[in-house]
Amino acid sequence: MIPGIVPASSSIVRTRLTAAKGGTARKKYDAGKTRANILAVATREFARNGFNGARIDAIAARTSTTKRMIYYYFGGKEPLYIAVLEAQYARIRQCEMTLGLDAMEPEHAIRRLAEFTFDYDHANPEFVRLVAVENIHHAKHLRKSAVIRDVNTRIIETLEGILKRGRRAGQFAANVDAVDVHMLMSALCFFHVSNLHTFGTIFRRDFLSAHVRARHRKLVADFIVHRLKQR
Amino acid sequence: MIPGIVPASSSIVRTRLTAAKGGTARKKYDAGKTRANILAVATREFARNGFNGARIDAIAARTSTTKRMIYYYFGGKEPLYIAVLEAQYARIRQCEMTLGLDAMEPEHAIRRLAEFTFDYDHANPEFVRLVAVENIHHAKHLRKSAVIRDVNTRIIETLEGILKRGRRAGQFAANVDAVDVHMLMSALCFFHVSNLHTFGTIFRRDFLSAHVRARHRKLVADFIVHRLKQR
Amino acid sequence: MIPGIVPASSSIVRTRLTAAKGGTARKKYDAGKTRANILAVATREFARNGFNGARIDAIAARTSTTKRMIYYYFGGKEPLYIAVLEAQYARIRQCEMTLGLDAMEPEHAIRRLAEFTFDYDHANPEFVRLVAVENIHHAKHLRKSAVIRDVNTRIIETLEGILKRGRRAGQFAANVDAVDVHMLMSALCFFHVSNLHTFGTIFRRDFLSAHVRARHRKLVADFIVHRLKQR
Amino acid sequence: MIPGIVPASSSIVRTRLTAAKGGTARKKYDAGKTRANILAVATREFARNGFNGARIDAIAARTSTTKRMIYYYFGGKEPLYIAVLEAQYARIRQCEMTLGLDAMEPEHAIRRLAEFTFDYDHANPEFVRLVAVENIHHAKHLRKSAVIRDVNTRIIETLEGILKRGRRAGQFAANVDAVDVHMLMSALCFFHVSNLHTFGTIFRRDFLSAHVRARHRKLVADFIVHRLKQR
DNA sequence: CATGAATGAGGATTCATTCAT
DNA sequence: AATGAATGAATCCTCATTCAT
Repeated sequence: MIPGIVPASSSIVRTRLTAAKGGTARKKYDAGKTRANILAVATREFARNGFNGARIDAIAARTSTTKRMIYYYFGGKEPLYIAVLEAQYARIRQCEMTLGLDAMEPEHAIRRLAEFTFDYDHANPEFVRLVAVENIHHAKHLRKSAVIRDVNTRIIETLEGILKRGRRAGQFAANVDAVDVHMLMSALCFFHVSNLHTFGTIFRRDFLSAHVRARHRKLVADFIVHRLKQR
Repeated sequence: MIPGIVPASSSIVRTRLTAAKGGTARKKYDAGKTRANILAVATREFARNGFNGARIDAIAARTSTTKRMIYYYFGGKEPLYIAVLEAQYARIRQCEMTLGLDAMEPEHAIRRLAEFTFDYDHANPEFVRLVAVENIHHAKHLRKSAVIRDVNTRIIETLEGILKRGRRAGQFAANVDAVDVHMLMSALCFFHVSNLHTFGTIFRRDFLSAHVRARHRKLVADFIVHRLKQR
Repeated sequence: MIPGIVPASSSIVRTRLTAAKGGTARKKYDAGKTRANILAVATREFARNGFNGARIDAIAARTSTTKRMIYYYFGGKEPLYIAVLEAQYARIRQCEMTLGLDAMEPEHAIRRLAEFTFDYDHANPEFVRLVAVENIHHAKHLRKSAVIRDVNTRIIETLEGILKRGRRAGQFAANVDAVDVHMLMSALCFFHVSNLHTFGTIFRRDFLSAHVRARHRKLVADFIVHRLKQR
Repeated sequence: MIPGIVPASSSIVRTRLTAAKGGTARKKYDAGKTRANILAVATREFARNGFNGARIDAIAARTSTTKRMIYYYFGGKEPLYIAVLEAQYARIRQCEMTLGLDAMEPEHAIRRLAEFTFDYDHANPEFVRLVAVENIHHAKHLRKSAVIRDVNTRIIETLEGILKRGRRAGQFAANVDAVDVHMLMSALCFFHVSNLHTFGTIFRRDFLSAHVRARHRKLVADFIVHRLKQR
């Protein structure tokens, strides 16, 4: 695993989410903990089996509580799934914010973001899979989320800032759009993880090897930078 | 629709698949036709809803025959799904073979293949979706099919031929791998279709517009060619 | 039980419904029989426990088939309940048609219909209860039935015929409406059965005693005839 | 709404029920008020959905307190339902007592009571529906309440008084029973409200129109009086 | 007096698959 | 070759009720 990158379903996240609440005393009832626990287990289940393949029973079994509490806190399978998606998007955007891109020299910032995206997708295949799952469903669940768009605007704003600075410095071409850049980055990083299984099976290539990965990581960063300099 | 590109579930394909069998006589029962009909309907259902979301009943209802026949011809849900996948892979590779890449000048051949891949993915979102579905399942079903691996070796062989000729002509760099090139092409074309829904929902961008598509098509082809010339 | 009146859920009805179909051979699969069996059992369950109180499991258990077949034939709890209601209304209207009211002298016809209604409600408390249940639900299920209105027009037409003949003969008053007459009859007969339990409990009166019943039966008929003659 | 007739769940009743308890001081918690609030909300819920269809959660949500309090004050769903029934019966009998029937001339008293019953049922469909609900359950819950029987004896006593005076004055026939008269009145008034929905749906008649109602109101009163005079 | 959290038992519904004709 | 009927095992979800604070 790439250092500094933590999978969303790890216990660290769970702790962080509930730390604010409790003191040091052990409580038998802890809403924050229960909720976070369900969310973490659900993330795994939905990522592994898709929306239809996921089983509420399976989630409940791996939880410290019961099936009933899933309905108590989330209201059903779909709302739970949407909550998982929201948490996933919130998390990657949150991580991006810690990179300090605004303070970096433009070309360096772009390269850093490309590398981060590559690393994040590799360290968090659950995120990649969940997005793939949601696309299978034509984003019909995502569309029901009130917050998903707000959460994602930040990265586009950050990118726009970098591009503006780069253009002012005469480094970047004028006709490049922030959403386009984000898309290209996502495409190259995402596919490497999302299509790992069919590609690996058909062409007998191990995408998980450090060697293949490092080569591709550089490729992606080079491509994006090259693209921005083009005119 | 891009000229020369035909969706897999169109009636033309169905006819082609059964043409070999029947003579001119009107038969009450036509096994080939029934089989092809089921396959076409199943392709749509699996592409739309994934493996778990697909319903045997739904497929049967849209078929000219009954549910029982699905079991008669294919043996079950999974074998049917594998048959769908096999047909899809066979079809794209078959189309690639008709491009006459071996006879083209290397750089032109690469550009042509990139454009074809882009066009094919856009004209056949069902193919893209089925591959995405299969990745959700860790290529579990694909691995059971010997046919698919065989079918896919051809494109790599073709690519290797082009690269060899290009290298010999001094046009292409030496250290470029055929599978890598295929992967890059796929990644850039595939994502545009596969992640259309989440991306569109979150960033309110219409990937289906002719304008966005044309721009991206050129970008992909340019990049691949550029990449091969790099040293 | 009043002679000539057969409860809807009796086996006679079931036999009648399926008799047309089978020959004499014993069939393992008999759709008509299975359907009728489910309907009969469901009638009892819904009449006894209301819509919400009725249990699909309980119905299935008393059936010769399984719970799954309820969904196969009826599609769910509500459609089954609607089918029960439809069958009940169809049956009472069908019985009324066999009375030969059109051939009777007007006053006699009215009296006969009043007595029949009284007897029918007493012999078929399930019908009365189902109608009461449906009113608890504001007729929201009944409203979904396409046939229920058609089925019930016949009795109003018959009543209109009787009233017309009576008016022509100078026996009946002019300003009396068929639906009103039907309503009055229903009210007096229905209540005696529908509110039997609260009334009986509160006032310790046994409405099922032959004595009480006979007195009330005459009362109803007298009232309706009296009402029609009023001017 | 008919003047002088107040729906049971109105705030006036609630106030009346709690007035006896509190002084003038503002209390943070008012047991009487909370109890009355729960009862009013429960009345609506049980009347609308029946016993099985009613949801404790739904009642709690519309209450100013929480679900736990329902158990605190009433002990459960059934006791709450019985309390609702008791309050309903207490209320109609209480209203009847304010009519001053004992002081009226016999025929006028009967007519007044018939009209009152008609008006009350129309102004309080919740009462009608709750009685219908209880009959669906074979008066199973009613039977557990000793209060209800006691409360209802008063109206029979009053009726007996009127009939006695009427008979003595030579106005009424000898062979008429007070419970019978009460039953006839109830039947004709009750059905008009209780079966409003099925009747309205099937015969497309609007029982709520002032015109239909007024006609039926007179009909009922006339009939009861006529019946008593008959010999 | 008041409350958010928790729960077990049950209840409607769905689905891939097989049987008898 | 074709079909309507039948099925068992899950699967999602709900509800009245109680616990710990």
